Amino acid sequence: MTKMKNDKVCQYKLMASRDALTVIQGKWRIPIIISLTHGNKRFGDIQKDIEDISPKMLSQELKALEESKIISRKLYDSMPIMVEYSLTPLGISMQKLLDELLKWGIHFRNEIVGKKKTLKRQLN
Amino acid sequence: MTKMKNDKVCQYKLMASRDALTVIQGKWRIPIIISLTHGNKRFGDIQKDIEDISPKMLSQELKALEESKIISRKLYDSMPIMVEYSLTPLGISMQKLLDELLKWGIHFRNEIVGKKKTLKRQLN
DNA sequence: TATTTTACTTACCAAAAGGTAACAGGTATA
DNA sequence: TATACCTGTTACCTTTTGGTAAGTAAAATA
Repeated sequence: MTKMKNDKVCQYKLMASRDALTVIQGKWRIPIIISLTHGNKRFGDIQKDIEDISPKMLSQELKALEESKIISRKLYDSMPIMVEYSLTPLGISMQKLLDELLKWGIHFRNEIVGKKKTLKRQLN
Repeated sequence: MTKMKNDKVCQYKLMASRDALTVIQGKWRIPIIISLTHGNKRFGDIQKDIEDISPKMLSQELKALEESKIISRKLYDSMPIMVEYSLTPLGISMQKLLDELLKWGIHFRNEIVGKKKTLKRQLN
């Protein structure tokens, strides 16, 4: 990498960002992953975390994330059916990325959305 | 933050991620920002970096990024008109986020897209 | 005068993403 | 038998996003 020309590096970065974006793309996937970083959850739990997601979108995006090997689905054969979703190692490997996304989101909000200086402390 | 309940933290994170996502959303914004981390560029330069972007999308997304205060546009009154785009401090503040995105994109490609172990070294 | 360069814009269309509302299927409880 | 719970599914529609192709404007160059 050190010996690559500037524009080669740029091309390489553009490729990597595309790979990441295709998996992350859309309104709901990041929120779903964030919800699951707070513990394994059931369908209804995730719905409660992300208040305005519809069951259609939730099940659709859960399937997509499962196909990308970022989450896994476990079915428990209990009385009312129970399904537990959790992050795979690949999902867990997104932690730093998510942290930076959140930090920047907060920074952006402080700079642009509002000039409130509250809640400026780091996450975790 | 330390004293917040787990689900309050989750709600706060979800809000922050939404703020970030609305700015970053779409196929082209991250690539444009990455292109500009490699130096200030003109319209045509960015087009050369991102080979398959159309002038319509490029100008549309540049405008959006300008409105979000992530890039700035400078018009030089030269012979054939010249416009230079650059990152604002807010744009520069995305560096760590972009780095993590790239790292994860490479990791994802190595794990899933292909099992190639080449090009595993860190960026920069 | 005609062509080139740079930086776009416009009109039109197609595809993808997302929203709404109703329904389904299996089990358990009243 | 009827109702509720849980995890979805389905049909239908609207909105957003992105693509294509052609055109524009202003100045410089041939």
